[in-house]
Amino acid sequence: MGEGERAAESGGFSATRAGAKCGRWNPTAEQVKVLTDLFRSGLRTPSTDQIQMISAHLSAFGKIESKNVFYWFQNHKARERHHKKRRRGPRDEEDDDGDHQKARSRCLASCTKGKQDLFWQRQERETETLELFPLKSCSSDEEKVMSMRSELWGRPFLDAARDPPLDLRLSFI
Amino acid sequence: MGEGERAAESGGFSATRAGAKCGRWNPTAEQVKVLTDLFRSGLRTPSTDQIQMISAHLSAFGKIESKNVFYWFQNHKARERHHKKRRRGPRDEEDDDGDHQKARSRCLASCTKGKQDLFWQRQERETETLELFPLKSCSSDEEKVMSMRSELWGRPFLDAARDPPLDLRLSFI
DNA sequence: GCAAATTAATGATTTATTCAAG
DNA sequence: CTTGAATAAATCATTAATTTGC
Repeated sequence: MGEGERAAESGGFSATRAGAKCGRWNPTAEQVKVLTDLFRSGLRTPSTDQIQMISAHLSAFGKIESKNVFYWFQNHKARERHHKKRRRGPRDEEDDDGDHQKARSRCLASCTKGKQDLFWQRQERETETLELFPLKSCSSDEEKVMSMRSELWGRPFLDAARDPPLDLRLSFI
Repeated sequence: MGEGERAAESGGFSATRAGAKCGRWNPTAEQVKVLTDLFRSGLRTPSTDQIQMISAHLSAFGKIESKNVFYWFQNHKARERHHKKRRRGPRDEEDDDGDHQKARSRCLASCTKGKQDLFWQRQERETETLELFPLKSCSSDEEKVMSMRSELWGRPFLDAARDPPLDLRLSFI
Protein backbone atom coordinates (compact mmCIF):
# COMPACT_ATOMS: atom_id res chain seq x y z
CA MET A 1 0.00 0.00 0.00
CA GLY A 2 1.13 3.48 -0.63
CA GLU A 3 2.50 5.53 2.08
CA GLY A 4 0.83 8.77 1.39
CA GLU A 5 -2.51 7.22 0.85
CA ARG A 6 -4.30 8.10 3.96
CA ALA A 7 -1.41 9.59 5.77
CA ALA A 8 -1.55 13.22 6.46
CA GLU A 9 2.12 13.63 6.32
CA SER A 10 3.58 16.52 8.14
CA GLY A 11 2.04 19.87 7.67
CA GLY A 12 -1.51 18.78 7.29
CA PHE A 13 -3.80 17.62 9.98
CA SER A 14 -5.89 15.64 7.66
CA ALA A 15 -6.61 12.08 8.53
CA THR A 16 -8.95 11.59 11.40
CA ARG A 17 -10.45 14.92 10.60
CA ALA A 18 -9.97 17.40 13.33
CA GLY A 19 -13.33 18.86 12.72
CA ALA A 20 -15.43 15.83 12.18
CA LYS A 21 -16.86 14.30 15.24
CA CYS A 22 -18.77 11.20 14.67
CA GLY A 23 -17.02 8.94 12.30
CA ARG A 24 -14.81 6.14 12.80
CA TRP A 25 -11.19 6.46 13.46
CA ASN A 26 -9.00 6.63 10.45
CA PRO A 27 -5.49 5.67 11.38
CA THR A 28 -2.54 7.48 9.93
CA ALA A 29 0.19 5.68 8.10
CA GLU A 30 2.52 6.25 10.98
CA GLN A 31 0.00 4.99 13.42
CA VAL A 32 -0.60 1.88 11.41
CA LYS A 33 3.07 1.45 11.07
CA VAL A 34 3.69 1.52 14.75
CA LEU A 35 0.77 -0.66 15.52
CA THR A 36 1.82 -3.17 12.94
CA ASP A 37 5.32 -3.20 14.25
CA LEU A 38 4.07 -3.75 17.73
CA PHE A 39 1.91 -6.53 16.50
CA ARG A 40 4.72 -8.13 14.62
CA SER A 41 6.82 -7.83 17.69
CA GLY A 42 4.46 -10.21 19.32
CA LEU A 43 2.09 -7.94 21.06
CA ARG A 44 -1.35 -9.41 20.89
CA THR A 45 -3.40 -8.15 23.76
CA PRO A 46 -1.92 -5.02 25.25
CA SER A 47 -2.79 -4.20 28.79
CA THR A 48 -4.56 -1.11 29.88
CA ASP A 49 -1.41 0.75 30.57
CA GLN A 50 -0.01 -0.34 27.29
CA ILE A 51 -3.02 0.85 25.43
CA GLN A 52 -3.02 4.12 27.22
CA MET A 53 0.61 4.64 26.42
CA ILE A 54 0.30 3.59 22.87
CA SER A 55 -2.60 5.82 22.16
CA ALA A 56 -0.91 8.64 23.97
CA HIS A 57 2.12 8.35 21.82
CA LEU A 58 0.20 7.77 18.67
CA SER A 59 -1.86 10.82 19.30
CA ALA A 60 1.15 12.73 18.11
CA PHE A 61 0.36 11.58 14.61
CA GLY A 62 -3.27 12.40 14.80
CA LYS A 63 -6.39 11.97 16.74
CA ILE A 64 -6.71 8.62 18.35
CA GLU A 65 -8.37 7.04 21.30
CA SER A 66 -7.62 4.15 23.52
CA LYS A 67 -10.43 2.12 22.21
CA ASN A 68 -9.04 2.47 18.74
CA VAL A 69 -5.85 0.81 19.81
CA PHE A 70 -7.77 -1.82 21.62
CA TYR A 71 -9.95 -2.60 18.65
CA TRP A 72 -7.08 -2.48 16.29
CA PHE A 73 -5.30 -5.25 18.05
CA GLN A 74 -8.45 -7.23 18.40
CA ASN A 75 -9.23 -7.05 14.76
CA HIS A 76 -5.74 -7.45 13.55
CA LYS A 77 -5.22 -10.57 15.53
CA ALA A 78 -8.51 -12.08 14.60
CA ARG A 79 -8.11 -11.19 10.99
CA GLU A 80 -4.63 -12.50 10.73
CA ARG A 81 -6.07 -15.94 10.63
CA HIS A 82 -9.19 -15.24 8.73
CA HIS A 83 -7.40 -13.36 6.09
CA LYS A 84 -5.56 -16.38 4.91
CA LYS A 85 -8.45 -18.64 4.28
CA ARG A 86 -11.25 -16.27 3.63
CA ARG A 87 -9.50 -14.05 1.17
CA ARG A 88 -12.73 -14.02 -0.73
CA GLY A 89 -10.61 -15.47 -3.46
CA PRO A 90 -12.02 -18.49 -5.24
CA ARG A 91 -8.60 -19.70 -6.12
CA ASP A 92 -6.73 -18.77 -3.07
CA GLU A 93 -6.85 -21.93 -1.13
CA GLU A 94 -3.47 -22.01 0.42
CA ASP A 95 -4.05 -21.20 3.97
CA ASP A 96 -0.92 -22.07 5.73
CA ASP A 97 -1.88 -21.05 9.14
CA GLY A 98 0.12 -23.43 11.12
CA ASP A 99 0.21 -21.16 14.05
CA HIS A 100 -2.23 -22.23 16.63
CA GLN A 101 -0.89 -20.09 19.33
CA LYS A 102 -3.50 -20.75 21.84
CA ALA A 103 -1.03 -19.94 24.53
CA ARG A 104 -3.18 -20.60 27.50
CA SER A 105 -1.08 -19.46 30.36
CA ARG A 106 -3.20 -20.34 33.27
CA CYS A 107 -0.35 -20.49 35.66
CA LEU A 108 -1.90 -17.80 37.68
CA ALA A 109 -1.58 -17.89 41.38
CA SER A 110 -3.96 -19.81 43.47
CA CYS A 111 -5.21 -16.97 45.53
CA THR A 112 -6.89 -19.70 47.44
CA LYS A 113 -8.56 -17.58 50.00
CA GLY A 114 -5.98 -16.01 52.14
CA LYS A 115 -5.39 -12.68 50.54
CA GLN A 116 -4.87 -11.04 47.26
CA ASP A 117 -1.28 -11.90 47.00
CA LEU A 118 -1.76 -12.83 43.42
CA PHE A 119 1.66 -13.81 42.35
CA TRP A 120 1.98 -14.36 38.71
CA GLN A 121 4.42 -17.12 38.69
CA ARG A 122 4.41 -17.25 35.02
CA GLN A 123 7.34 -18.63 33.24
CA GLU A 124 10.17 -16.56 34.53
CA ARG A 125 11.93 -16.73 31.25
CA GLU A 126 13.83 -13.90 29.76
CA THR A 127 10.87 -12.37 28.11
CA GLU A 128 12.43 -8.98 28.10
CA THR A 129 13.76 -9.35 24.63
CA LEU A 130 12.00 -6.22 23.67
CA GLU A 131 10.66 -4.27 26.51
CA LEU A 132 7.90 -2.21 25.19
CA PHE A 133 7.07 -0.36 28.30
CA PRO A 134 8.13 -0.38 31.89
CA LEU A 135 4.65 -1.25 32.87
CA LYS A 136 4.38 0.83 35.90
CA SER A 137 1.25 0.34 37.89
CA CYS A 138 0.16 -3.13 38.69
CA SER A 139 -0.98 -2.74 42.20
CA SER A 140 -4.51 -2.01 43.17
CA ASP A 141 -6.72 -3.43 40.54
CA GLU A 142 -9.86 -2.95 42.47
CA GLU A 143 -11.15 0.44 41.67
CA LYS A 144 -9.12 0.50 38.56
CA VAL A 145 -11.26 -2.15 37.07
CA MET A 146 -14.49 -0.36 36.90
CA SER A 147 -14.74 1.26 33.57
CA MET A 148 -14.43 -1.74 31.36
CA ARG A 149 -15.93 -2.33 28.08
CA SER A 150 -19.26 -0.92 28.92
CA GLU A 151 -17.74 2.44 28.31
CA LEU A 152 -17.59 1.50 24.71
CA TRP A 153 -21.24 1.41 24.29
CA GLY A 154 -22.79 4.56 23.20
CA ARG A 155 -26.09 2.89 23.59
CA PRO A 156 -28.63 5.49 24.39
CA PHE A 157 -31.86 3.69 24.05
CA LEU A 158 -32.83 1.16 26.56
CA ASP A 159 -34.38 -2.11 25.78
CA ALA A 160 -36.18 -2.17 29.02
CA ALA A 161 -39.72 -1.16 29.35
CA ARG A 162 -41.28 -4.27 28.12
CA ASP A 163 -43.21 -5.77 30.93
CA PRO A 164 -45.44 -3.58 33.00
CA PRO A 165 -45.93 -5.98 35.89
CA LEU A 166 -42.82 -4.61 37.44
CA ASP A 167 -42.10 -1.29 38.91
CA LEU A 168 -38.57 -1.34 40.01
CA ARG A 169 -38.15 2.21 39.02
CA LEU A 170 -39.26 2.89 42.53
CA SER A 171 -36.13 1.28 43.71
CA PHE A 172 -34.05 3.61 41.65
CA ILE A 173 -35.74 6.85 41.17
CA MET B 1 -31.30 -28.90 54.10
CA GLY B 2 -32.44 -27.32 51.00
CA GLU B 3 -35.16 -25.03 52.07
CA GLY B 4 -33.35 -21.79 52.40
CA GLU B 5 -32.41 -21.89 48.77
CA ARG B 6 -29.43 -19.68 48.50
CA ALA B 7 -30.94 -16.41 49.46
CA ALA B 8 -30.46 -15.24 52.96
CA GLU B 9 -34.04 -14.23 53.09
CA SER B 10 -35.04 -11.75 55.66
CA GLY B 11 -33.08 -11.30 58.77
CA GLY B 12 -29.67 -12.16 57.56
CA PHE B 13 -27.59 -10.18 55.20
CA SER B 14 -25.12 -12.56 53.80
CA ALA B 15 -23.45 -12.50 50.49
CA THR B 16 -20.64 -10.17 49.59
CA ARG B 17 -19.00 -10.63 52.88
CA ALA B 18 -17.60 -7.34 53.88
CA GLY B 19 -14.41 -9.00 54.81
CA ALA B 20 -13.59 -10.65 51.56
CA LYS B 21 -11.14 -8.86 49.39
CA CYS B 22 -10.04 -10.19 46.16
CA GLY B 23 -12.23 -12.64 44.51
CA ARG B 24 -15.15 -12.32 42.35
CA TRP B 25 -18.19 -10.33 43.08
CA ASN B 26 -20.82 -12.14 45.00
CA PRO B 27 -24.17 -10.55 44.47
CA THR B 28 -26.60 -10.09 47.29
CA ALA B 29 -30.06 -11.50 47.14
CA GLU B 30 -31.43 -8.01 46.71
CA GLN B 31 -29.02 -7.22 43.97
CA VAL B 32 -29.88 -10.36 42.13
CA LYS B 33 -33.50 -9.61 42.64
CA VAL B 34 -33.27 -6.22 41.06
CA LEU B 35 -31.09 -7.40 38.26
CA THR B 36 -33.42 -10.24 37.52
CA ASP B 37 -36.39 -7.96 37.55
CA LEU B 38 -34.67 -5.63 35.18
CA PHE B 39 -33.84 -8.50 32.96
CA ARG B 40 -37.33 -9.83 33.02
CA SER B 41 -38.52 -6.37 32.23
CA GLY B 42 -36.77 -6.71 28.96
CA LEU B 43 -33.45 -5.13 29.62
CA ARG B 44 -30.76 -7.02 27.83
CA THR B 45 -27.85 -4.77 27.10
CA PRO B 46 -27.88 -1.74 29.33
CA SER B 47 -26.00 1.27 28.16
CA THR B 48 -23.13 2.81 29.96
CA ASP B 49 -25.28 5.24 31.79
CA GLN B 50 -27.66 2.55 32.71
CA ILE B 51 -24.94 0.38 34.07
CA GLN B 52 -23.48 3.21 36.01
CA MET B 53 -26.81 3.99 37.49
CA ILE B 54 -27.70 0.45 38.25
CA SER B 55 -24.45 -0.26 39.97
CA ALA B 56 -24.71 2.99 41.84
CA HIS B 57 -28.08 2.08 43.16
CA LEU B 58 -27.21 -1.50 43.82
CA SER B 59 -24.19 -0.44 45.77
CA ALA B 60 -26.62 0.33 48.55
CA PHE B 61 -27.01 -3.37 49.07
CA GLY B 62 -23.38 -4.17 49.01
CA LYS B 63 -20.19 -3.75 47.15
CA ILE B 64 -20.61 -3.78 43.45
CA GLU B 65 -18.94 -2.41 40.40
CA SER B 66 -20.09 -1.41 36.98
CA LYS B 67 -18.40 -4.30 35.35
CA ASN B 68 -20.34 -6.65 37.54
CA VAL B 69 -23.57 -5.34 36.21
CA PHE B 70 -22.29 -5.53 32.71
CA TYR B 71 -21.13 -9.08 33.09
CA TRP B 72 -24.25 -10.09 34.83
CA PHE B 73 -26.40 -9.10 31.93
CA GLN B 74 -24.05 -10.63 29.47
CA ASN B 75 -24.03 -13.93 31.23
CA HIS B 76 -27.64 -13.98 32.11
CA LYS B 77 -28.68 -13.33 28.60
CA ALA B 78 -26.34 -15.84 27.12
CA ARG B 79 -27.25 -18.47 29.62
CA GLU B 80 -30.92 -18.07 29.27
CA ARG B 81 -30.66 -20.11 26.15
CA HIS B 82 -28.09 -22.62 27.13
CA HIS B 83 -29.80 -23.38 30.33
CA LYS B 84 -32.61 -25.11 28.58
CA LYS B 85 -30.79 -27.75 26.71
CA ARG B 86 -27.84 -28.49 28.85
CA ARG B 87 -29.33 -29.21 32.19
CA ARG B 88 -27.32 -32.06 33.55
CA GLY B 89 -29.73 -32.55 36.38
CA PRO B 90 -30.92 -36.05 37.22
CA ARG B 91 -34.58 -35.39 36.95
CA ASP B 92 -35.28 -31.78 37.28
CA GLU B 93 -36.51 -30.97 33.89
CA GLU B 94 -39.05 -28.32 34.49
CA ASP B 95 -37.47 -25.23 33.23
CA ASP B 96 -39.83 -23.99 30.71
CA ASP B 97 -39.24 -20.68 29.32
CA GLY B 98 -40.50 -20.24 25.94
CA ASP B 99 -39.45 -16.76 25.33
CA HIS B 100 -37.16 -16.32 22.46
CA GLN B 101 -36.88 -12.63 22.53
CA LYS B 102 -34.34 -12.12 19.88
CA ALA B 103 -35.48 -8.61 19.22
CA ARG B 104 -32.63 -7.13 17.34
CA SER B 105 -33.20 -3.44 17.25
CA ARG B 106 -30.55 -2.08 15.06
CA CYS B 107 -32.22 1.16 14.25
CA LEU B 108 -29.48 3.26 15.61
CA ALA B 109 -29.09 6.73 14.34
CA SER B 110 -27.14 7.45 11.25
CA CYS B 111 -24.70 9.84 12.73
CA THR B 112 -23.60 10.38 9.22
CA LYS B 113 -20.88 12.87 9.74
CA GLY B 114 -22.35 16.19 10.58
CA LYS B 115 -22.06 16.15 14.29
CA GLN B 116 -22.57 13.95 17.23
CA ASP B 117 -26.15 14.77 17.62
CA LEU B 118 -26.91 11.14 17.75
CA PHE B 119 -30.62 10.97 17.55
CA TRP B 120 -32.00 7.65 18.39
CA GLN B 121 -35.00 7.47 16.27
CA ARG B 122 -35.97 4.19 17.61
CA GLN B 123 -39.50 3.14 17.50
CA GLU B 124 -41.30 6.07 18.96
CA ARG B 125 -43.74 3.81 20.65
CA GLU B 126 -44.79 4.16 24.18
CA THR B 127 -41.74 2.58 25.51
CA GLU B 128 -42.12 4.36 28.76
CA THR B 129 -44.14 1.60 30.19
CA LEU B 130 -41.50 1.18 32.76
CA GLU B 131 -39.05 3.97 32.84
CA LEU B 132 -36.02 2.64 34.44
CA PHE B 133 -34.00 5.74 34.52
CA PRO B 134 -34.26 9.24 33.19
CA LEU B 135 -31.16 8.60 31.20
CA LYS B 136 -29.44 11.85 31.74
CA SER B 137 -26.14 12.23 30.01
CA CYS B 138 -25.90 11.22 26.43
CA SER B 139 -23.76 13.92 25.05
CA SER B 140 -20.07 13.74 24.47
CA ASP B 141 -19.13 10.20 23.93
CA GLU B 142 -15.75 11.03 22.67
CA GLU B 143 -13.48 11.17 25.61
CA LYS B 144 -15.94 9.23 27.58
CA VAL B 145 -15.28 6.25 25.47
CA MET B 146 -11.72 5.73 26.35
CA SER B 147 -11.66 3.40 29.22
CA MET B 148 -13.54 0.58 27.68
CA ARG B 149 -12.94 -2.97 28.27
CA SER B 150 -9.24 -2.65 28.41
CA GLU B 151 -9.67 -1.45 31.92
CA LEU B 152 -10.80 -4.88 32.76
CA TRP B 153 -7.50 -6.36 32.12
CA GLY B 154 -5.41 -6.55 35.14
CA ARG B 155 -2.78 -8.01 33.00
CA PRO B 156 0.56 -7.45 34.54
CA PHE B 157 2.69 -9.38 32.19
CA LEU B 158 2.87 -8.35 28.63
CA ASP B 159 2.77 -10.65 25.73
CA ALA B 160 5.04 -8.46 23.77
CA ALA B 161 8.70 -8.96 23.65
CA ARG B 162 8.88 -11.71 21.20
CA ASP B 163 10.78 -10.54 18.21
CA PRO B 164 13.93 -8.58 18.61
CA PRO B 165 14.22 -7.27 15.06
CA LEU B 166 12.25 -4.25 16.06
CA ASP B 167 13.05 -1.49 18.37
CA LEU B 168 10.03 0.68 18.47
CA ARG B 169 10.49 1.23 22.10
CA LEU B 170 12.48 4.18 21.00
CA SER B 171 9.31 5.67 19.74
CA PHE B 172 7.74 5.42 23.10
CA ILE B 173 10.25 5.53 25.85
C1' DG C 1 -21.94 -32.28 63.65
C1' DC C 2 -18.04 -30.57 61.28
C1' DA C 3 -14.44 -30.51 57.60
C1' DA C 4 -12.27 -32.00 53.42
C1' DA C 5 -13.40 -33.35 48.73
C1' DT C 6 -16.59 -33.00 44.81
C1' DT C 7 -19.93 -30.98 41.98
C1' DA C 8 -22.73 -27.34 40.15
C1' DA C 9 -23.31 -22.12 39.27
C1' DT C 10 -21.85 -18.36 37.70
C1' DG C 11 -18.64 -14.38 37.54
C1' DA C 12 -14.92 -12.93 34.41
C1' DT C 13 -11.98 -13.35 29.79
C1' DT C 14 -11.12 -14.38 25.44
C1' DT C 15 -12.43 -15.45 20.75
C1' DA C 16 -15.33 -15.43 16.83
C1' DT C 17 -19.00 -13.38 14.09
C1' DT C 18 -21.40 -9.58 12.38
C1' DC C 19 -22.47 -4.76 11.02
C1' DA C 20 -21.68 -0.70 8.73
C1' DA C 21 -18.67 3.43 7.46
C1' DG C 22 -15.12 4.93 4.16
C1' DC D 1 -13.57 -4.30 -0.68
C1' DT D 2 -11.26 -2.84 3.46
C1' DT D 3 -11.58 -2.29 8.22
C1' DG D 4 -13.09 -0.03 12.50
C1' DA D 5 -16.75 -1.00 15.75
C1' DA D 6 -20.12 -3.82 18.32
C1' DT D 7 -22.21 -7.98 19.95
C1' DA D 8 -22.65 -12.79 20.85
C1' DA D 9 -20.66 -17.23 21.77
C1' DA D 10 -17.30 -20.02 23.89
C1' DT D 11 -14.23 -20.62 27.49
C1' DC D 12 -11.82 -20.24 31.78
C1' DA D 13 -11.64 -19.72 36.80
C1' DT D 14 -13.51 -19.16 41.33
C1' DT D 15 -17.02 -19.37 44.59
C1' DA D 16 -21.23 -21.59 46.77
C1' DA D 17 -23.69 -25.69 47.44
C1' DT D 18 -23.66 -30.46 48.09
C1' DT D 19 -21.79 -34.78 49.29
C1' DT D 20 -19.04 -37.95 51.99
C1' DG D 21 -16.12 -39.70 55.71
C1' DC D 22 -14.91 -39.33 60.28
